[in-house]
Amino acid sequence: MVDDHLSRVFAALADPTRRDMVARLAVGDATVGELAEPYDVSFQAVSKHIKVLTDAGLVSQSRDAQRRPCHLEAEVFDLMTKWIERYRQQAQERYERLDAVLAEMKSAEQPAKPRHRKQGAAS
Amino acid sequence: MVDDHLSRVFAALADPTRRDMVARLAVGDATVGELAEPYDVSFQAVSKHIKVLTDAGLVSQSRDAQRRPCHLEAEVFDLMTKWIERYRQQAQERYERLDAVLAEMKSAEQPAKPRHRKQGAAS
DNA sequence: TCACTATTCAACTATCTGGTTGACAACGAC
DNA sequence: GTCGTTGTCAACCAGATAGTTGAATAGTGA
Repeated sequence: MVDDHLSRVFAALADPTRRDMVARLAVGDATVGELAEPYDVSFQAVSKHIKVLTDAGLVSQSRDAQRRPCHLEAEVFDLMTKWIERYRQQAQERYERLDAVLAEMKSAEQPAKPRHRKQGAAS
Repeated sequence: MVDDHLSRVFAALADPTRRDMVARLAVGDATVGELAEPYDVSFQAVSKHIKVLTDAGLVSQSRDAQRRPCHLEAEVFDLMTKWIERYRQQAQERYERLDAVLAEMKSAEQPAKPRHRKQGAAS
């Protein structure tokens, strides 16, 4: 349903088993069988997890006889960190601005109780 | 089902509508009604999305009369970036190590004896 | 008190997800 | 060719999710 890249990446990493596999692949490439070993789920379930990761672009698979070694594609992480950083930073700046405004209000005078300040959002 | 924090955060951001809301909240706090406005889904659906975001710790809600202003909790982003950076870096280092090994192999195959072998690559 | 606004809760439905099992495709070895 | 290994595909099931509508709650204003 949700088919944009970023959604697929986040969704892929929302599963602890798949994050675990990513952690494993960060150490080095591995075949499906090697990845499946630590878990007591079926081989096919692991194969499905890998499909989710490859669909998200986080993992690529090559061919070695009947084996399909998996390789971590670390560049996709940049897509996420860029998105995250953008809004983290934006929120951070806003927080600092608000902080400054509050400090200014405080150092000014306090006429009455400043009801609620929730102005300024509205895009 | 999956109840660890990181999974909830990733899952929350796997939906483009919720990412959109986060983007909106990075600009400034907003009430549920203000957040709902751009979308043509029901008010209740938006309320549910906000619940997912608050459960993930990405958003907090306060009280202002009958309004429930939403506030972005940017610190949670750190949890993600830490996780991502860890494995991105690990993969990057491995890639560079592999690169070095390949370069060495290449220089070794040409002349009869260049002799200084490195340790076996990651495996 | 009543009406209004803002938001959540409860129940229901359709779709997605993660797991299962069984069949089968690709490949190397015999 | 046949066998064992490695992995995928298809069908199915249970539980979660995202949406719906209708009712309920909480606060404001008259």
